[in-house]
Amino acid sequence: MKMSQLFSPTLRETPADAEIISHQYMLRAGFIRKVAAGIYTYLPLGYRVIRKIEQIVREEMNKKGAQELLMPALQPAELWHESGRWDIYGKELMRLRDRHERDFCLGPTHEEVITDLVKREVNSYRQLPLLLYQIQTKYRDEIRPRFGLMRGREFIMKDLYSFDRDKEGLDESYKKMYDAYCRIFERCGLEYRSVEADSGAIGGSSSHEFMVIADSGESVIAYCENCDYAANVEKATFAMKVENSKSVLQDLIKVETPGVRTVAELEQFFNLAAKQILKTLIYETEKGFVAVVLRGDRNVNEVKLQNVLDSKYVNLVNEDRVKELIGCEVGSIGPVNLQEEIILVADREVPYVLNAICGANETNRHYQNVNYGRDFEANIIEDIALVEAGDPCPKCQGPLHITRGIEVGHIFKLGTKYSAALEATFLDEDGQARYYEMGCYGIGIGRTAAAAIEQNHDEHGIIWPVSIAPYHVVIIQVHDKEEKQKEICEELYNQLTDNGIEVVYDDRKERVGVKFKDADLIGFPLRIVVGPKTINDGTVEVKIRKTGEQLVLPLTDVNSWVNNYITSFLGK
RNA sequence: CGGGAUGUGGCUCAGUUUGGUAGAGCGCUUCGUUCGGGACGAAGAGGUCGCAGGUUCAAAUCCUGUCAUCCCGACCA
Repeated sequence: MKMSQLFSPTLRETPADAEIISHQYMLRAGFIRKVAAGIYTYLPLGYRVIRKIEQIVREEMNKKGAQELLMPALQPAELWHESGRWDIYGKELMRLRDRHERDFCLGPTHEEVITDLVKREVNSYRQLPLLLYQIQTKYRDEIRPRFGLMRGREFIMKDLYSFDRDKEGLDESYKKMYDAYCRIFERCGLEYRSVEADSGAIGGSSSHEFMVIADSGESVIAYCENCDYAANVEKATFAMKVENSKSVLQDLIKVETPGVRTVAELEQFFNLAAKQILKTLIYETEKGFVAVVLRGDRNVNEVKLQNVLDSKYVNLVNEDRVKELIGCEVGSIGPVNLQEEIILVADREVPYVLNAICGANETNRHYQNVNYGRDFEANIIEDIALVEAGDPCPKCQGPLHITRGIEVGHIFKLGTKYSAALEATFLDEDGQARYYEMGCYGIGIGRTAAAAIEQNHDEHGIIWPVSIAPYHVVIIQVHDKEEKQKEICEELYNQLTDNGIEVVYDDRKERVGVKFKDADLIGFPLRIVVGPKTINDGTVEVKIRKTGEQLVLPLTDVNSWVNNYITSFLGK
């Protein structure tokens, strides 16, 4: 490809509406252009990256015996009614009507379509296991699309669905996909981590997310350095440190606490640590109002809370409504003598806090020496606390660390949730109809590209891993009018291209500085410079974008050197 | 949906407070000089100031409405 012909409009300045590096560089380097919020055109360079990632995904899926198909983006409402998700999915589902006023949606995911297909076309255990996948454009009317390809309303995703006869089969399929995902992200040159995850709205039992470690990530993960434990903080738990306190239970007393509201103020007022204080928050949920009690040094993990309550939502009640409901300021709520109709959920640490401080449900009054079991009891005791850095690992007690990550892949064991909803069955050896044990496995293709940039860039631009770079090499002709340089460039271009190397020849009538800047910005892994030295002593400069290393090679060696370098990164 | 902000040439932005002939830099076109890290000079092209109303002799500027975009939060296979 000649740079003079390549449609990759680069920008000198950073567009104002791009916040994070990957978005900025994709725009500046001419990879994408925005059409509407969260909707983008992939320009030639951007699309090449997308296709590279897709190809890696394809190869690894196929290796595991999966078969590619393509389902429609446009889906009839009936299927979604059958699974019950037409009503549940909410505003995120892009809905539309055809000319006959029939309801449709643009698929955010394809469990319904695939399950319906398999239900119709597969009927025997002999045809299982079945692994089917597609690489498709998905639609989600995100509340807030942002960060370019990171969170779009239209985006490309690989989704695979596994159908097995039993739990053991599902475990095997899940393991296959887990392994394939590891290979994929390794091949993409990403530093990633697989973490235990909450299965969210899609449902199901076991679930892992594949996170690319990056500060700009929207997910937060906890991991242990001593062992392999790692989990999304939504899911992460920690070992409870039970202190064998010899404290004697003291008498409950009510104390005037004028103006004392926050845990920090209580610590001061009573000269006690936050973990000696119990704080109480009021949530509105599907099950009614819920009071959540936990240690003063803890925060609520709303995902855990939602799961414990089996509620579709949990919303913190605002201060004014709390006053109406409890009759006191939010700073003085407590679990003792709370109204019967409020469900009391205590974090599992709460029973171990002896002689605690808590609100007295009267403004400016608190109880001292509160003890679980004697002074109050909860309807539910569960782990509902958010993990903090330094908490002990649930597996090995080592300290947990917290970091941010970009969720590029997510795998779920769905079990029979969808097969049961859609009555999708097969016959086993005994002629018994059984529901499929299903799994679903997604990879955000565009998001993976964005994550790669977040992890591989410098102040000059992108540093593509070879495996997903739009082109491997750029050849820069220093003097655009020099015929001899041009001849050498063209010869080199042909040699490399014949070897299967993907090359761009920058033949533009630009000063060399401009070419260097664009080469760095676009992020070609290798840059070959053909200039006066090439004419005089038959050498060219080869610069490795990643390391900045620059070598001078005889013209005759360039082809094989480049070939070796590139292929060393493409091992499959 | 709540809170905040912004819409002026392809890009970055000034001008709006105090209404009076629409600006700069970059990019683009042509010519010349340059030529190994985003050159310089000269001459050009390009804008219904997001859109619709209103106030006014006069609106980018004031008022009302509306749309879009971005940030924070809630949300999220």
